[in-house]
Amino acid sequence: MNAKKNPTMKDVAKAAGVSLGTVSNVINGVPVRKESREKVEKAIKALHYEVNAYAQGFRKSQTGLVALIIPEILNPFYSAFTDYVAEAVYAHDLKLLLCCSHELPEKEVAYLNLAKKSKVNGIIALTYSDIGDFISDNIPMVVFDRFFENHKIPRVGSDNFTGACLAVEKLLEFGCTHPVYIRFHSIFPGESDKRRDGYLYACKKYGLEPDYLDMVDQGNSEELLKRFLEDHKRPDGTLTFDGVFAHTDFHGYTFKKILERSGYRVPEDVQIIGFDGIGKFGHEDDLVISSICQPIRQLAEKCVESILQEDRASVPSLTLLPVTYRYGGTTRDPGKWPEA
Amino acid sequence: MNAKKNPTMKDVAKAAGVSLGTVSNVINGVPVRKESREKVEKAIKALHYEVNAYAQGFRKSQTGLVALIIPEILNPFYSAFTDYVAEAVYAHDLKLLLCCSHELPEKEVAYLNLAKKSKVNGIIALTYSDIGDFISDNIPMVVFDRFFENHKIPRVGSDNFTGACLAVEKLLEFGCTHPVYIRFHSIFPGESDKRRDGYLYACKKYGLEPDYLDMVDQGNSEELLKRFLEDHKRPDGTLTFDGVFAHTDFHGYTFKKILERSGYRVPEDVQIIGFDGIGKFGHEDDLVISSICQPIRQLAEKCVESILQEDRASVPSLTLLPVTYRYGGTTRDPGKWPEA
DNA sequence: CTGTTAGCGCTTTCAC
DNA sequence: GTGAAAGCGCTAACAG
Repeated sequence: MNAKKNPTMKDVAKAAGVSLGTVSNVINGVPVRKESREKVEKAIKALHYEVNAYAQGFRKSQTGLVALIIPEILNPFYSAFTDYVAEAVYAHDLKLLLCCSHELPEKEVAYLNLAKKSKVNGIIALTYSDIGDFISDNIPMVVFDRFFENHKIPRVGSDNFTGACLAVEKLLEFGCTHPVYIRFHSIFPGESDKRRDGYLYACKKYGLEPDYLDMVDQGNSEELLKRFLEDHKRPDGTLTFDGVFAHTDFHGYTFKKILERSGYRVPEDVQIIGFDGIGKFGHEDDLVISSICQPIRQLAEKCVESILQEDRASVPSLTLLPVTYRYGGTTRDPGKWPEA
Repeated sequence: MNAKKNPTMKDVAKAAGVSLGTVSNVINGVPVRKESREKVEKAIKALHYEVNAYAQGFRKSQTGLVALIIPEILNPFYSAFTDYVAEAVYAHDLKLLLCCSHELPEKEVAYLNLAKKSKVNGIIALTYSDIGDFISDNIPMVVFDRFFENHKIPRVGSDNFTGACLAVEKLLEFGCTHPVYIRFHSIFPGESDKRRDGYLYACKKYGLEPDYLDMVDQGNSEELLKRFLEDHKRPDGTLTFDGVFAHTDFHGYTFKKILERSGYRVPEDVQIIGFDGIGKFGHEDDLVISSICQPIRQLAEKCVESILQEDRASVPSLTLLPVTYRYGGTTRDPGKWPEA
């Protein structure tokens, strides 16, 4: 492609009239006589020399790469997470190897192996399949939400339990008397299961009758939500619930569409609170629905920090970050929503 | 960290009782006597050997890395593009180095240099600052939308001109008589400038009086849109326009909110067509507003293909992909919108 | 401080 | 086919 290859350290050494080691020292900031340094710097400039990061990494067996394994980044939650990881990784002078598994277990495994082969410094994984057997225990790793048996991999996530309680409390505060919970989830255990636990706990605490839809996600969620709606219609057409805590904003939004299509008004007839804090156009300040917002930036930063922690034994096995409620048009917040 | 280091090719050779070269040949699929191959394969399995991709890449001076330089991926358009690039890169057995510049010119330059140092196989750039001087001409590169003087870097983009015409035609078809165009753009020339040209061309063609807002983006778009609205109110409160072609879905959506806040109904009073094809939750089938959709997946694939093209001279200097109109609730499409 | 030297793990001649 | 040997570009001892 290019006729003359790039200059190497040797070329610089020759041009500067010093030894290889001296050039290396200059580049690595090891103290060097001022005179030598200047000669080397001049030669570097003259030759347009640039260290070969690859050779450097190879020698130090330190690639400076961080692999992020994530289902996909079309989903706004994932893309926000990825964006913040990219920022944190950059701040630490690392490079981000993006691995979108597109929910394919075999791709997740392939990426895990790729990460190993590529000698990455660490792996941040958001995965929803059974890859426990392919995890390498001698490369720093952190998982978001998921929990792997047989591995002591640190986990980072949001405080889902408290968030779920908060959702119920907010619905009650805004006038709901019968909040239900809808959920579609993967078959693998994860921190977000705590959202259901939180809902159940809050129901008990406030003397409510729990009522919820808890299904394994099989791509038929819309159908199931429609049926759930039918099952909760009274003979006169009114509903037996007046509030919805949705496992994710996406499900909340989907349910909102179904409700509206059936003639129910949101938030007049039914209020909805989701989970995640997804904004239109990725802008945090314009939520798709009212939501319990995950601190995505902080979550991403925690993951990166965790990877970087030299002393692996001192990394907390579980880090839970606090969530917050934010208005997004599907609740009757005083001040935001004109009371009837 | 890990007590015993990973086995090397040498270990495999010793265990299999063959030479280093033979092991290398087995791994690289070079014909080898069946007997030797089996011995080597057994040793590999026994030792759990895995090639060190880093050393391999170093030796071949071929990293298999593709750098994607993109402003950020909070924006759904960018995240979709990134997702599809990731997929294409994976399909070609390459690795994706994600570089989010967060609109910082210095970060773009830093990433460009990083890419060079890291000996990436290619660079895909979506950049909106003046990095022409830092471009390395001997590493395959492709830019999306942008145009760099002094460099013959292949460009990939959508057929913005035709798309703009299509937007105007659709607005007319759905009953508009006075479509305006709103635009906020960077100071650097790019393919998307053709959207304005297309609007102007369509106005001429259909005998319309062009009327548009064309501003450099300085983060005050909402303010300017409000003023634009005021300037187009008649004494009786009605508007002098009844259709909007927005430079992007984001601007179209922003304008929609402003219109609605001022008491105008979309699409009853004003119809809006944006550009990009942004969906809620990244799902293509639920657009935020009616839009001229860019073929994001195809664009991403074209970029990757372009990078991979061995014969750089045969890469088209400009590739324009066709766009399509899709309904997203802000137009009065027959069938979708109940005519009054 | 600086020059010398020995590799990192792998590919790739080159004789055998 | 296969083994031996020469590096890829760089870092990290090690003497001097």
